[in-house]
Amino acid sequence: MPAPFVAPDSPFGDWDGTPAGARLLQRELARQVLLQDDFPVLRLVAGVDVGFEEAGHVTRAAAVLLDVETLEPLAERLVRMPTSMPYIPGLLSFRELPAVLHALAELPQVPDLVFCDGQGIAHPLRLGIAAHLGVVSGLPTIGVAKKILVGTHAELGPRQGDQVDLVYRGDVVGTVLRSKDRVRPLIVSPGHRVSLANAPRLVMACVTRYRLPEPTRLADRLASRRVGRGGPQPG
DNA sequence: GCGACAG
DNA sequence: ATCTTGTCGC
Repeated sequence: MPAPFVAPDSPFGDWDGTPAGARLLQRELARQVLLQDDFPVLRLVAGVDVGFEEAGHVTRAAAVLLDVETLEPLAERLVRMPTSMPYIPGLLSFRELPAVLHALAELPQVPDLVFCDGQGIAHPLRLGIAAHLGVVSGLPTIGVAKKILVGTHAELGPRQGDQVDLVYRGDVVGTVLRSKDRVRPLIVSPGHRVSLANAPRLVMACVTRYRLPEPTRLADRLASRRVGRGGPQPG
C-alpha cells in the first residue's frame, strides 16, 4: 500500500486572519525550521506550483512526482479551489499553501523532497512558502524562485553552475545560482530539513535543458495550463 | 518619510 | 500570477 501524504488540518494554526497575526505565526513557525540535511533516502522528488483562473478568483495548484534518477514524471495532480486572499509580498504562503497541500495529498506516494516555486528562508521573517510548507508538512523542501524577495549578493559569473551567497541582514539565507549558461539566475534557499550548502546541489541535480529544475518546471507548466501544446521534442 | 516587494 | 504576437538572439 502506497503511503499517502496527509495534509495538516490547517497550515495556519489559529491565525486570526490579519496580516499582523500572519507575521506572528511566521515568527513562530520559522523557529521550527531545520537547516540540516535530513532525508535518509532520495528517490522521489516532487514539484509544486500555483496558477490562477477566472481573473484570480480560482486557484489552481499542481503537484508533480518524479524519479530523481531519470527526472521522468511518475504522477501529476491538479486541484482547483476558490482564492481566499490577495497577493501580499511576504505573505505568499497564506494565499497559496492550502491549494498546494491538497495537491500534494493527491499524489500516490509521499515524496522524499519537495521543490517549491518561491523562497525558502530567504524571506523577511525567514519563512517563505517553501519553509512554511516544510514545517507544516514535515517534508524536506527547497525554495526555487525566479526573483529576489530580500537580500543582496556579489556579482555572479555567466556560466552554468556559477553561484554566490544571498545575504540578508548579515546572514547567508540562500544562493543565487546560474542553472544554465547566460540565463537569469535562480534564487535558491532551503525550506526545511535541507542545508544551505546542499540546496543548490540538489537543484542542479534536477536541471536538464531548461533554466528551471524539472520538478518546478513541470509543476509550473501544469499550474499555468501550458501543457499539451508547443515545446521542443527530444532529439 | 521613501522605495522595494516571491507569485 | 495574468492579459498577449511576433520577434530577436543563441
